Amino acid sequence: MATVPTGRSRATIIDVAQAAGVSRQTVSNSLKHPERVRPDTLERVLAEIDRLDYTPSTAATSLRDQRAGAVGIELTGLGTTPSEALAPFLLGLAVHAPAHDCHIVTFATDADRPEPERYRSMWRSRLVDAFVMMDTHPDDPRPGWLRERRVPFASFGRVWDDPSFTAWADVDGRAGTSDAVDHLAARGYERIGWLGWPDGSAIGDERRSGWVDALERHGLDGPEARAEQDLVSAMAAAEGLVDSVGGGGAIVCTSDVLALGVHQVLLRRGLIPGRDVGIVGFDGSQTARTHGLTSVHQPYGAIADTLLTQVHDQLTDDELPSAGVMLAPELVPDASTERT
Amino acid sequence: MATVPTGRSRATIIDVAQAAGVSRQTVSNSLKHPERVRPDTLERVLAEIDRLDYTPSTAATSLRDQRAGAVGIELTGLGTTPSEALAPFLLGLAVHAPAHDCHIVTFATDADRPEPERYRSMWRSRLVDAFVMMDTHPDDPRPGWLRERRVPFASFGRVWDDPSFTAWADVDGRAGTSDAVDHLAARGYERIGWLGWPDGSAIGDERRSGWVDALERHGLDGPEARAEQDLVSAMAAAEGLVDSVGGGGAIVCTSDVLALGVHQVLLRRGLIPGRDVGIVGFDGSQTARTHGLTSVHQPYGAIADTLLTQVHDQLTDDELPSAGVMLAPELVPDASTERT
DNA sequence: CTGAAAGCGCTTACAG
DNA sequence: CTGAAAGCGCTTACAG
Repeated sequence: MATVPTGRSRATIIDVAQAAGVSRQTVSNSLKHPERVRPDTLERVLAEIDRLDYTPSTAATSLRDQRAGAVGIELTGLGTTPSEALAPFLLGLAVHAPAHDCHIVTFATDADRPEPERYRSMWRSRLVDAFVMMDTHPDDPRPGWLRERRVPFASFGRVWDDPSFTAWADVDGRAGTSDAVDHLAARGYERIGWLGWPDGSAIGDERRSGWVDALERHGLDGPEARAEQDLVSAMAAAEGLVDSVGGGGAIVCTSDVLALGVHQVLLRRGLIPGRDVGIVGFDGSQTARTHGLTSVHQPYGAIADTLLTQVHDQLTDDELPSAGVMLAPELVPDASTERT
Repeated sequence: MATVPTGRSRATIIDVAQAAGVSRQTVSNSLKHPERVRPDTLERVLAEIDRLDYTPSTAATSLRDQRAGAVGIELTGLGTTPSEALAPFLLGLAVHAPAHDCHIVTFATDADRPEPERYRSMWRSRLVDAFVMMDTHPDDPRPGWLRERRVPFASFGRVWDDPSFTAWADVDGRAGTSDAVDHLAARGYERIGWLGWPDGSAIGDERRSGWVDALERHGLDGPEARAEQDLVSAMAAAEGLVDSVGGGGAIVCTSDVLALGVHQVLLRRGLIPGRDVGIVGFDGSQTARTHGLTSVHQPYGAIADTLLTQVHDQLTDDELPSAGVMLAPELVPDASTERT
């Protein structure tokens, strides 16, 4: 009778077979096809599996099944500064991976711009069956490289360069800012302005359109201003905009950083965000939480889950999803839209 | 003559052997023991390896070598809010992993507190050879669980519960705040105060001691105040402290959030951070970057590299490092300590 | 219902 | 210097 292995050694299928007095394949059947095993045998085998704390070796099953059971994700970021979305998105992937029968392998380079080299080595060595990608940008070489080689992958964010690519999930920015306007109107803010990025960014334009739509729906009209994605630029633009909407007005912003700019301007003027002027940001970042900014939160868990599904389907059916998936973000109220 | 594989199929050692007209083991030798192969043969084999884009299969080598070549890391966080250190630390791990001949596998639960269950399943299935851990806390069940089973791991942050455990790397908080005082003194700030957490936190006390030391070294004296780790508490505490240090003074803080509290109070009073009152935060977080706060940055890359070394040594020598490693953080100046 | 065999891809002693 | 063999742990047809 085998004893419980101690230290670092881990039980193999042979240990279980010997302990239960059956052959290896009966152990395997007990796990994969229990109906093929006589009940009393099954019970005995499962008891030993439990006692020996046995799980099939990943390396062996992955060699045998010709699949790694892993999805790779590149950790992108400008040098040492990762994108704010990285951590919550990774957390979403890691939480949902077991339900998709896979695990998540990370990789990164210290290169400034993403390039396909590491994808190549991960793929060549069969470390992963597929990839999940974020932060794609115009002229990103990665999607094309992967598609040429028919490597399965899915993208957080549309691949704007390639409309025929449908394995993506993205956040419906239009719905998010539209919700923001509804929220502000419901709370009784009068004039609802817009602080956005300069025209021409796909994401920024989409988010602005939600504000336009909702304003029209409510029969309202509102001032707008533009700023780059940094605090100094945001504060400069916010000055005039705060004057325009005035006390009892509110401002919807393309991002939390822009929203923070509005917040800082109010603070400097001795005004109280929420009570005097409402603010809604976008992304649900740490910045929003820290400053009590109402923000449109990205549904990271749902995005991760969708992408893993799309990747799994490609692995199974060998074809792309029929269409990308737009997910509704969620407005999370905080102090910056409290009027009391 | 074999052709380049297309689509998803990837070359195996047999493809290379056939293409080069040698046996499998000669291919393997060409990679692992090139000196055993005759030069002209070697050249021919390497050419085919290159042409076919061949790399040994991870699953096969890992089965054969009885090592996964992977290190697991749990993504911790309070529900959906990951710690700010998570992303840069993971990036550090991913960047340094190849130099340690391994890759990084992530996992997570949606449980509030970390528990050993997922460590158990990762370990049982031999998916990883070792773990790296962060955010350990008093009564954390994970280090004990791993040590009992002699599972190799290393911790970002000392395991305070278990001083005999030496596989850790941590940031020298004392050195960091001491540097902060030096930096402020060099820039000519007069009174240098302290805004810290309440007494009793190991990290907070250590950081404060660096301020005490440096003040003494400079023959200075300074006021101090305490606040919890949130913006509201920080702003409340900062009010009095700003009065105490006055114009031309400066404040060293236990964290970037506390530093932000000081920053916001200055803003509200119409004072300019840096010019009127200096501020130094700690952690080098996104918050610090956004607000132009000088901060003591954690050396995430060096921490990751150290932990991977410690884990690798345990795998090789089967014993713990002789001592933990304290790494010096780096003060990164920004607008909040510019006097212009 | 259960067992013996083949094979996933690789590497390292071991012969030639 | 090169080749045939064994074995890492597993699973799935295939016989009994």
